[in-house]
Amino acid sequence: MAPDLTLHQRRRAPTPSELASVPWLGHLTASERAEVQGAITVSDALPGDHVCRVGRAATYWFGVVEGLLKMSADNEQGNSMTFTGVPSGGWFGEGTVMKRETYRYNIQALRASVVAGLPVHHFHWLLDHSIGFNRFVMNQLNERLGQFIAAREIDRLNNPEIRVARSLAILFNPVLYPGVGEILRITQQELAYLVGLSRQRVNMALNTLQAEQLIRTEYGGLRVLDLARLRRFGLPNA
DNA sequence: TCATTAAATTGTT
DNA sequence: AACAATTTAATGA
Repeated sequence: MAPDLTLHQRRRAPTPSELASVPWLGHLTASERAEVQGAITVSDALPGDHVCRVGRAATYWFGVVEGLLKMSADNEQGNSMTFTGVPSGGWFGEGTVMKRETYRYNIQALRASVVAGLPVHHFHWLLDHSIGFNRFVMNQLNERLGQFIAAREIDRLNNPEIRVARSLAILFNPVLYPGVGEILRITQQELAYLVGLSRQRVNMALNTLQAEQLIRTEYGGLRVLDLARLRRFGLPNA
């Protein structure tokens, strides 16, 4: 694993195309955008790099420009539990930033990624001044609530095909992760880390889902063919 | 641009 | 965990 380095030292200004991939900028008025756009920075994370750690004071609201992160926490036994992956277009940590608390999860890069950050101060400025931003955040919180409920179901299921299907359906969520689109860049090994299965089992599950015409496996990624059915895969009425 | 080689990823046992 | 097969990325003429 990477040494104890936060990425904050390596922050740089975003390129125009990186800035264009920030989903909430489109919800702001021109003057609101002018107020905060210059405060957005990005950093290049290598596999294993920490974006944030449990217990650190929240300094940024983070978003994935490109790549794949994993969100995890350490339990009492000392082993870490992975909750979810965060692919392109996903912004996270607003709950922590809103309450000005410390981060409750570890976020690490699963692969080389570009991570954007908006300073806490500017996040609060938008909450106080922008209706469009408030709508975006509310929508995001609402969508994530649905995700958590779905995640609780996944924990109860021990069928690997269903676990993989649900996890994929989450990663393909177009509201939370608008940068993903039809094709999710993820290797079968990375997906195995996220869902907590062996790569072999993930490989077999993916082939099952492909045979069902739900996804198509590609080299270094997956294409979703039917997101609605992928979400329902394994349910009695499906 | 193309051919060769190395590296990454996938399929299988 | 190991191995073979396949795909992509990198290199250099």
